[in-house]
Amino acid sequence: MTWQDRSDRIDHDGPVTVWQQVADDITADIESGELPPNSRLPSEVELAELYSIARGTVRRALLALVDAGTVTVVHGRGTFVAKR
Amino acid sequence: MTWQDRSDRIDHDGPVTVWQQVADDITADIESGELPPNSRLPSEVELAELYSIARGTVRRALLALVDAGTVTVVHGRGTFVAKR
DNA sequence: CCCGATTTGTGCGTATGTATC
DNA sequence: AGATACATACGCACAAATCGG
Repeated sequence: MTWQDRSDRIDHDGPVTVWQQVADDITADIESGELPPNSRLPSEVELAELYSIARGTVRRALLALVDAGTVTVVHGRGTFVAKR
Repeated sequence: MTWQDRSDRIDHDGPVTVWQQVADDITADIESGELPPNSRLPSEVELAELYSIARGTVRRALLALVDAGTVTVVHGRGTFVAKR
C-alpha cells in the first residue's frame, strides 16, 4: 500500500485522543486487508510525519496496537502486521 | 577538508534548534566549496562526536539536507554532497 | 565464499519544555 | 491540578547494506 499524507484524518479538536484515532486508522487498514499480514508499517518517524503528529503520540498508538495483538514490533527492523 | 571539533558552533540555549544549526553549518561548507560535490561527509557517529550532540540530532539535520537536495544518503556507504 | 568493520535504518526508553484542554 | 499533545534532544541496542580482506 502507498503511504500518503494522513494529517486530514486526525481531528485535534474532537473528544477522541489523537493516539486513539491513529490506532483506529491503522487498525481499519489492517482489517480491510489493505495492510496484509507481515507487511511492514512506516517507521515511527515516518508515521509522525504522515499524520503530522509527534513521535511520542505515534508510540502511544503503536503501544495500543501491540496490546491489541494487531501488530508486532521487532527491534531494529520495524513494526509488522500480525498474522492472524 | 579537515574535520575538527565543532561543538563551539552550537548554541544549545538559543532560539534556533540544534539540528537546524548543524544543517546550516554543513550547508555553508557546501556552498563555500569546501565540501565539493560527491565528497563524503563524516559518518553520523563522527558528526555526533564533532558537534558533541546525539546521533539522532545529526540524522534530523541530515534529513533536512536531503529534503533540500544538498546531500544524498546511501545505506551502508555514507552521506555525500549532491552534485549540483 | 565467508568474515569483520563500517555505516545507515529502525526502534526503545527517557527527559525537558511548552501549550492546551 | 491533571491529561493530552507537540517539539526537541539525549543515549543505547539491534538490523541491514556495503565493502574490504
